[in-house]
Amino acid sequence: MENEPLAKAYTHQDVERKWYDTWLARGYFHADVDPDKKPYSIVIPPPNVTGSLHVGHAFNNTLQDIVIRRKRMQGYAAMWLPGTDHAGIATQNVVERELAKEGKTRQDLGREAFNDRVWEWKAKYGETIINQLKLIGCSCDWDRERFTFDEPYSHAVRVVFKTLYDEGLIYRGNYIINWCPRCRTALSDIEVEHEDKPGKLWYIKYFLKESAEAQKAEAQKEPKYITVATTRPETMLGDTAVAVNPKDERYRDMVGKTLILPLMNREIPIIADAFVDADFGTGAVKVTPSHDPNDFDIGQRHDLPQINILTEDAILNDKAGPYAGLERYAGREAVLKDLAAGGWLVKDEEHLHAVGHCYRCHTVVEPYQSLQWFVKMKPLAEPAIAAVKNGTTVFHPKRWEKIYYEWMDNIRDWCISRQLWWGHRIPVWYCAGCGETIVATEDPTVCPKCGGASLAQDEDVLDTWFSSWLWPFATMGWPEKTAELAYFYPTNLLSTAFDIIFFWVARMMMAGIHFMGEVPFHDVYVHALIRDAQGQKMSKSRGNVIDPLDVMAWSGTDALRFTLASMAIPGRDVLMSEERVEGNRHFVNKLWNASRFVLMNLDGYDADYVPAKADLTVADRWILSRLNKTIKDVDASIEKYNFSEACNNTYSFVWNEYCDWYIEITKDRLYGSDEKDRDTARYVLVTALDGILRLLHPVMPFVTEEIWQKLPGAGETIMRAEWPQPDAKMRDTGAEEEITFVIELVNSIRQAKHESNITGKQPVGITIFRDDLKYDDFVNGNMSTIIRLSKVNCDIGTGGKGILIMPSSDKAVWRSNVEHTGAINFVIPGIEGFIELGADENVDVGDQVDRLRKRLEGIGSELEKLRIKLANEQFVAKASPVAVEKVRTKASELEEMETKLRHQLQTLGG
RNA sequence: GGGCGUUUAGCUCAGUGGGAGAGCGCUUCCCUCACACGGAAGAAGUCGUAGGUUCAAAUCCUACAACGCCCA
Repeated sequence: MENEPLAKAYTHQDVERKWYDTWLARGYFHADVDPDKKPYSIVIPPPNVTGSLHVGHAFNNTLQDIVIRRKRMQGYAAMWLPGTDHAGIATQNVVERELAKEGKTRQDLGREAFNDRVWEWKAKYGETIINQLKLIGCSCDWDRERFTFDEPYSHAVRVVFKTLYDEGLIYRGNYIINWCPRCRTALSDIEVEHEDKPGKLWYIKYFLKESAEAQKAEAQKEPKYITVATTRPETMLGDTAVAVNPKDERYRDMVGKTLILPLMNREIPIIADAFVDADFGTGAVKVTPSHDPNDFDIGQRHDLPQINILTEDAILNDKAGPYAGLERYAGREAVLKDLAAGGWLVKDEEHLHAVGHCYRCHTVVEPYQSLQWFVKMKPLAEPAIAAVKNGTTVFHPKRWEKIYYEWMDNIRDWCISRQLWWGHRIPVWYCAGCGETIVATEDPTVCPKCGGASLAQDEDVLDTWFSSWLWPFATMGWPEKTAELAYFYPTNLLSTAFDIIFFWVARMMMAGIHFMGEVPFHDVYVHALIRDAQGQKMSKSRGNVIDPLDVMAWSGTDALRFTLASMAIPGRDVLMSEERVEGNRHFVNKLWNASRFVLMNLDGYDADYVPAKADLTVADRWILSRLNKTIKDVDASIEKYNFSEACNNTYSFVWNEYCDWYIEITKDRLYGSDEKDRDTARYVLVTALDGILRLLHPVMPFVTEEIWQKLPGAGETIMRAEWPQPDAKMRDTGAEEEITFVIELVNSIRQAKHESNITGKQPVGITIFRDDLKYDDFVNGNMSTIIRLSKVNCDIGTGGKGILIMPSSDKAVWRSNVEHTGAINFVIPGIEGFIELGADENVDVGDQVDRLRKRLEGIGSELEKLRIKLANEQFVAKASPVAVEKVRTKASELEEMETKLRHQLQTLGG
């Protein structure tokens, strides 16, 4: 085998590009409908086509890639469907900004030319995020890439619209919606983000009409009035009533009377409505049906007139009388000034209130009455709720189900029309001849009712989410009954951050069940939000954005992916810092170098050689046993989406067992003269490394492929190598006990040595006393390992036997023969050992006394706790026998060590 | 106002009923023939506060506090 030794350090740059291109070229990412395989499918949460990769994308897509790569290795037809959505508002904004630089508006271009322009933009920049997903190694089935605005997908959107319309689940109506005056479009409820803002609560007097008249008649009489409290005083211009709670004693006899609206001099009634909270403000509220959703409802109940006082740009219109033409906040100031001047303004209070902002441009939205299209949600929500209740779809972690129910139970109709140009045009036409409304999936040419040809299509487009909610099936060819749908639907997993549970997950559930008759996915993995090291949400305005591509440039993609995966703890926000990536970059390098070591020692390796079980050393059996345990744990962790646990397990196995101990242990054999033993060691080194690479491949695809390809007997790609299976036969408790002992012994020698300032070159003699005979085998069987790993030079008084081990009963005789002063003591359960120095050197007795005292102190306090437990009759009586036995064993071990240390202390005269 | 989450070593976080853990950082020693992106040894925590349940609580229950998020 001519293994080109690996470079001294891993350099990711060349490797990543090379392998991704190879994988792509060889079609490894593609999954076909294959009746001989079991399907496993994921649809990507389509990123916004205007987007570029942020750390949240990197995180979510790394996790999906881990899942899909593992399934692929397990032999499933693993299909991960990628794509982007057309992001109506965002994309339109981007292109409008571009136009603005040329001094143009979209109106200058006209609708058609503008949309052409957006398509041009998409062709130029729309692949940005897709290419970035490729950079982070995503093994998406790119042959199946979809875009929500593609022709077939758009057809599905129309079919859905028409179907829901025909079912009476889509309607058009004049209701209060959220209006973004900057985007000049309606928004759905969840596209509004509420922020608590300090504001004011203004108290305004509305005088009774009759008292105003009475005032004229009897000049001395006090005019009667009602004081209302409001956070948005300018909306009073559109008031059409004042409402009080019917149970409110204070206002009972005023209900039904008429008020004169200040500034506008309009007569408005006092009405009683149970919605009003008697405890808030004055208990009397002004009612503005056109500019507040609650007031709108009150208005409906009491048949109040609706007065819209704002233009689409949030400028007061001619219904605002003298204030017409003022911008909304200027209008507020003007209204307040006049109210104060006229004596209507009573007072103001500081008040914190939730102000709605557009989720795309952050402008304050206005509740605004207008004619829009809506989806009736209740009938769609019910089966979607049931599907989670009965476990057909499961959220991970489970507690998100509560959030889902909460929203679904209180669901409100969905405003789906948007006053934009970029998006699926609403498939509705109005006949100029007879006024007929035509809903169709294909553009009609004549009115089916009157035959007229003068048809005008609805000007508006659909909410982007109205196409996104079809993603799990529209991407697979629906409404056609395709083989893909039959095979890959329902998908297995949807992975997402919690912030789009409502936007997307819940709606996909509804659409999937309604149109496919089956849930769109069985598992919903809700991952945490990534914050910066200070716990702040990353945002451009805060300037704390970590760009994953920047990080990858220095750390390598695998280190970044491993970091992200190891942060994926269920149900918790995660803080990202570059230091953590740095640490994992070191891990990648460690893996690289361990592999380098193995490969460097494979001259003449026979890939077909499999040692007999009897040829395996205890260390071989140990590392294979540990590997087996790691496989079992890692597999289980990924299965339950605990990526962090999987990473930690692999990390510590690779570093703390394979590298720190197994590789070190094999060195004697690799450099030794026993060829068979050398081949066996090589076989186990390669076998364990192969297992490690396979386990790590889903998380660190590039470096694992690069190394794996160099292993003897490697196949075409690690991507299609079999995922490791735990094998109970590999479990070897005897080997684990023995090597655990060896490790403990080596550690205790190292410790004693270090604490006594003994160097590795200094000749010493080591004698060990034991009670149990098995330790003779443990020590003698691993002699060279123990000596080499403890880094001691055992030259003295052992007759070339290295470490002497003998029964404890021989200790007195041994001691009487040790002529020079003292020896350095070390103790582990079952063993007491001594390090002797050369005849011309003396142990510093004072130092040793201090050492022993310190150790005794530690053991004493630990032992004390155990003794208290054992002295407690209740504990012994009620605790499980296993627990009691565990404490007893531990206590007796500590006692044994304590006795030995005490004795040694005495010997030293301490 | 309703709900959820978090609070464990200097930092970031694992750990859900019986011996307080990891990574990073820190201290000391070492460029030993895979790796200084490394090796060896070590210091470091009243597990937010106060109660309760239990033989036993970081872990379960209650209250409170701080921080964060979602919804209204």
